[in-house]
Amino acid sequence: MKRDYRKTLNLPVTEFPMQAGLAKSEPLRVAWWHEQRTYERRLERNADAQPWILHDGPPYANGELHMGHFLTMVVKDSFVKVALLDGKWAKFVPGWDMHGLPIELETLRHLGITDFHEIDPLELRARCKERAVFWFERQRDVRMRMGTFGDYAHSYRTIDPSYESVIVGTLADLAERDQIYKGLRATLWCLHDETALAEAEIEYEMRRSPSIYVRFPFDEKQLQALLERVGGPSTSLRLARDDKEVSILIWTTTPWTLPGNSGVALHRNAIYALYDVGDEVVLLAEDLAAQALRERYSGATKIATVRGESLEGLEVRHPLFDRNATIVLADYVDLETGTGAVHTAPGHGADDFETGMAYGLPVRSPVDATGHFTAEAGPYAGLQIFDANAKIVDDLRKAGMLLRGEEIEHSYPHCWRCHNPVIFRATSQWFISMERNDLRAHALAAIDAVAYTPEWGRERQRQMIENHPEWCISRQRTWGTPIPAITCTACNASVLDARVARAAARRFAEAGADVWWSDPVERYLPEGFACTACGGTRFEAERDIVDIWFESGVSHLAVLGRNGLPWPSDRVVEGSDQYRGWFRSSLMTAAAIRDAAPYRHVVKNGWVNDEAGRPMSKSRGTGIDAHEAMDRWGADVLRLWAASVEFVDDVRFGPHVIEQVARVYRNIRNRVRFMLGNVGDLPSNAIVAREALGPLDTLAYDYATRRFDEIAQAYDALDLHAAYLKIVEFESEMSALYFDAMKDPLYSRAARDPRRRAAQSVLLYALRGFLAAIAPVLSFTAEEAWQSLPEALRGSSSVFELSLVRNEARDGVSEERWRTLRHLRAAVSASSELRDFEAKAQLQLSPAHASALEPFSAEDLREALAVSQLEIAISSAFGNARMPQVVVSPAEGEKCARCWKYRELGADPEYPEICAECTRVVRERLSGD
RNA sequence: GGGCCGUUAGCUCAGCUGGUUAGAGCGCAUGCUUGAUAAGCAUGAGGUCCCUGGUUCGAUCCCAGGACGGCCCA
Repeated sequence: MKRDYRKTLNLPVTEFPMQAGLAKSEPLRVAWWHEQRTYERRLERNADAQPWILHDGPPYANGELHMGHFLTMVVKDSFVKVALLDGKWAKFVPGWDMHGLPIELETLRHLGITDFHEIDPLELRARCKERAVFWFERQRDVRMRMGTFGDYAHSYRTIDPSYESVIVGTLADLAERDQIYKGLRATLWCLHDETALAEAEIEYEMRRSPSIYVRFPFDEKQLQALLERVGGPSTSLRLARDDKEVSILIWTTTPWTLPGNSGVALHRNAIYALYDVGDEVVLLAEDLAAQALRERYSGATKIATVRGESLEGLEVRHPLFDRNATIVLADYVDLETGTGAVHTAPGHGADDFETGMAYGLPVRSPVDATGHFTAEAGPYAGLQIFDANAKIVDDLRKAGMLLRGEEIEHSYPHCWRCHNPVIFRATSQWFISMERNDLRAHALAAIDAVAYTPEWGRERQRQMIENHPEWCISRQRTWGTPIPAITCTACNASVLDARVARAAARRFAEAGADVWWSDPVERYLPEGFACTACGGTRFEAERDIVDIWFESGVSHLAVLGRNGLPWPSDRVVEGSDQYRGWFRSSLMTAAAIRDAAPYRHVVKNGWVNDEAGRPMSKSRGTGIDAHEAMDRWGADVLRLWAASVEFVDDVRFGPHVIEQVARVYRNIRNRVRFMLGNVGDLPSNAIVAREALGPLDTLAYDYATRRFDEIAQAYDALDLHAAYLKIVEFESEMSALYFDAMKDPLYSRAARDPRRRAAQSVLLYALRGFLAAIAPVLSFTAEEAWQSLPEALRGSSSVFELSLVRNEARDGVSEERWRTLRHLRAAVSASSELRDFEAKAQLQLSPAHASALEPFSAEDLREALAVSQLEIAISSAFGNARMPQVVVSPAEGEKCARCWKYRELGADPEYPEICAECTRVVRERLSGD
């Protein structure tokens, strides 16, 4: 009669399921963390430790969170949790950017309103707020669904009264330092709607425009200056002898902008040439001369060449007006079309404006809101600008300044609402000066103290600061924080006074910024306030709002340095677009007000592209929102993905990539399950300390410690991917060697057998250390596993009460032994058809091998290799191989029906099919129960 | 068009300061196991290290140019 000995074994038992069902279980875990106050409790426990602050750059609250958000948010969360597990007071305050044009436009679209002037500002603001709050709540919920920890009860939001107060208070600080001024700026303007437009509000359409080549002549004096730069006696002789008109040639498709001209831009490195074309001399880019001069090129004589940079600062005459234009340099000068000399009207182009600012050129914009020339345009006053094109071309021809006039069909910006062509028009705006108080220099100095990941980020940031134009912070819109500026009704002077701004900051803190639209302006004026220009005492509140980059750029002032949070933050983590965005705006406000960087370490994460490496796109079917991805794969699989890729670089995301990570996830999960299943019956008072373990268990213990330490070190280096590799290495190595070898002692020995208790103790140690190590990334799974451990073995309610295992010793000897055993295990499997306990192994050791394996007894090695018998032969004849050799032969004895090892059977007539050891265990079991 | 970055097995990635039979996990193929079982163990096949030149005794690693891709700007 065959007995079923399976029931007499200690097989793994655990509630922790093999199938994760993450999409269902994770939301419950989020609720549980919330109820348990898991994050808050760990913070309280760490309260006396040093604060460690990762400051959140606020996502923009419109639309669903996408995988780029997911990556950034999970990377941040992992860092916060690492700090938390290391015992630091890692308070994370999530934030949201909630003002701004995109929300305003979406709201207007929803309301079916085309002109925002048609709606009362307070009404529009109320609608915008509803919309922003809707997306805030949605994003917050999805962010919590990711398993992120943070003080969500005190999230910061740029629309909160306290935050608005900080924005305005910061304006007061800047006004006090004389950092802010009002000046002209070129903005996109729709003539039909009579409004400024944002970049997002234009569409490119084809349009027919004039295409004209225009002379900007050098007068006598200007010619002398030119010849000094071009140099060479032959040049001057040639020009003097011929006494021909010399001019620089420009090309434009917008003749109407010529009245606004202030300069001619050249490219620094381009070669420009003077050509004698018979009756005149023209200056233009050498590479473009043939196509610009056409038939006149063949007869032209090249007199001299010069690099663009040599001509910087020279002047030429305006072709129509009695004034000069300055020769400047600009990077954007196109060397494919035109003449390489670009007519520059700072009032009529974004580039032109920046160039104009850089060179201090006059900003002329003699065009009113409806697109008619003003008196400043002289003879063209009153004409509609596009109608004036023909007259201007005609005047150029009459003045002999037109080289050639044609028409072209080209792509031109149009208003997305009325589809009329738009123009650039200079309007009055508020600026933060980069030069006053040496702000640019201070900002550059501040980043020297900042660490960057990757390293080249500092250089990138430096360039962004160096190229930072004057920062235009005003917008003529409604959904934002007002700039508390006022206009004198007597002389029209515009004033941003620190005292007024402070009054606004106080008022907004209580009532929110809406009151700026409803309060009488007198409420904000200090006693006896009078216009510094004219002494007037009557004022009107201005209606400009502040750039949202400024709003998010003061988050460090709104969040840090209060409520126990230190200033500056220890780390910020954002996508690479933020070098120009939030990294920069935060730095600028901090440099202006604190003369220091607002962060110690800037970490950039890459872009999330699709599996082909192209940007994700809904229309291509590769776009997927974070919540959809979590419903499909679970947050933990996606969190593991975030660690499996090199998040600093651009990464790829898609079903195939995730399926691969999901398989790794299942491996990890099953190995955790194996550990859980085998430690369930271990009483806490039977846990064996490391010092009392045998050599094989000690090896596994130390091996685990090493891997845990490496994982912790990878986290220290912000290298989630390295941590991922070590996590995978640990679980797969432990499984292949230790788990596999321990199955026999764990299953077949008596439950209380010291050998089994020792193995269980190692598994418990490995499990605890492993769960702590993976918790920053696989937060849900780590917590789920922790909850599956018997209470007595936990000692804490949450996995986030644990500490990362670190080991300062970092001894290398056990590592070598591990490799040797792995090699032997593989050799046994490979060398014969005999499997596991069917085999008897003979180890052939050189004396060196033997001493390397010295701590192990033959029984230890038999156990490690999972064979039925093991013999050891030591001889210097085996010395050549790097690894010891193994010879496998059939095991002696018969297969024990219980433990499957080959043993002498039949000693006990009652249990003829099982070995003596098993007989003892079974008898003991029967008498015990 | 400019600035910055990237390009190693089907996929995700290691390869420290130039010299290794260029590695791992996943996938794939094959075998074993069926007492971790929608699991576990083992073996194996996969690579002109993007291309072209240069430096060097020697380059995946350094330099130059190019191709492809990304971000930001135009």
